[in-house]
Amino acid sequence: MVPQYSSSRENYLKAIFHLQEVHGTVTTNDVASEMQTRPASVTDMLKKLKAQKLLLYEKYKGFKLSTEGRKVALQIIRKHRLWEYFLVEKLRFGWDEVHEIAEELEHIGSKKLIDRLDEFLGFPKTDPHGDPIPDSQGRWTLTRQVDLLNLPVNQQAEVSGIGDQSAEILELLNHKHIGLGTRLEVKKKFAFDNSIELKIKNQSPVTISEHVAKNVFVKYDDE
Amino acid sequence: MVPQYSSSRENYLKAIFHLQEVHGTVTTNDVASEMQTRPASVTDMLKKLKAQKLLLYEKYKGFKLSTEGRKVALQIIRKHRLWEYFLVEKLRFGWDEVHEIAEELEHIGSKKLIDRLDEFLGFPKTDPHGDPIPDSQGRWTLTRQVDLLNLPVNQQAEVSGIGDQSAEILELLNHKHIGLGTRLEVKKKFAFDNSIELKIKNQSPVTISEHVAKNVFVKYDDE
DNA sequence: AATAAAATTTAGACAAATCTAAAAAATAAA
DNA sequence: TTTATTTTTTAGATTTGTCTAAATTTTATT
Repeated sequence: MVPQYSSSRENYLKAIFHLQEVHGTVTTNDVASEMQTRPASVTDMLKKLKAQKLLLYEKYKGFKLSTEGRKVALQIIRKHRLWEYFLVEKLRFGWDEVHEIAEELEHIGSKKLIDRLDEFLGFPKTDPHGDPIPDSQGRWTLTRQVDLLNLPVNQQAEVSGIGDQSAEILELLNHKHIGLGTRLEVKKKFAFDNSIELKIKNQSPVTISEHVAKNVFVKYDDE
Repeated sequence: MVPQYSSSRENYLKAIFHLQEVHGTVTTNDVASEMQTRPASVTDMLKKLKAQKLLLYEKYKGFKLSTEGRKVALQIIRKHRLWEYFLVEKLRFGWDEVHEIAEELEHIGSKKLIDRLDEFLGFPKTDPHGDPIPDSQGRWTLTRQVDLLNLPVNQQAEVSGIGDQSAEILELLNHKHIGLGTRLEVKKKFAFDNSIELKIKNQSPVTISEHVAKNVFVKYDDE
């Protein structure tokens, strides 16, 4: 039997993992604000996670996930993102509605369930927000997939999909030499109309509208 | 916002509903043994459910679900059975493996989720064990669907589906005048080889093997 | 009807997760 | 390097759900 942790503990592991990734370092206050709780409650939980060897922690000296803690956190993230994918792709939810529901679903225990779900969904690499989905070993591809509106400026990326399949958009993209596999980066984003200026190697810059940008998906390596 | 009840409370409501249906009446001890807990714990919970107006309860005098309690119980059952159906039909789980996982999934809150799931599954009327699935209003069809091995003796039923779609089984059934819509009842079950003797109106009795019986699904009205 | 047996409830305790208020330690500022 | 400020931790409560052991009520049996 695989060890089971409470939903609350899992949520702490996930939050700590996330802060670790983003800031490199984590503090009691960070965790408290991320989890909408009090620092005192965080300290209480840190002690419990340490007792379970999920966390390396010396009081007043900071803390970080143990190897085991990291592994657990990745499994929670895997479950969260697979369920989000399911909700969007199979149950027709919007990107914005799925987070809360996935927060609940991610705590369902069965490993077999999640591996079967993964298979049922066709082993997706990224969730509906473009965040990578760890595989059943907790490894993940560093590739992120997003639409052009969400591609960070100056980030090299490769076109991996077109949302709208109409002949019109394909003609437009073709004319601007943008197709599957094209490598490009965003040079400028104009707040006025959300239009975007792109640079493709050996070409002069091109501008595309928000409407087009929304329908061009690209992938790029995270970090 | 829809009221939320804890998983534990929901489990009590479900157990009480179930015992009410089966025995007409429920006792503290019944609930304790159904839930694998102690009578004292049941009493504690009865008081909490009463305070929430989910239960009509006078101490030492017995108890039953209120209209609201019944409604909540039916929604839990709906969720449980829809998830079971999903696990079997979409994720290829066996009938026997799904109960435990569904016990967890049934406590996920979102009503929208469950209604979308229902739609995704094509509004199934019964779960993989043949038990009826309440609709989103908590109503259910009294029709149960089971294979012939599980049809009670002397219970009139109607053939509603064939599991194995091979030409061989269809030929055999055709020869015995059994097809979709045929009304029949089981007259005898032979423990020796699990073969079954059937009676179809205006025909002499016919016998079918366990293998065939397993692949013939029938529906009948419960109660 | 009195007593024995069974069912149910109460009293008091405990674990998990949280909180507030106060104390202790680390960091920043004078 | 003192003092002030911020961060973190402890102490002690609270809530939910559970438990054991003992008391109470109901039901069954002589």
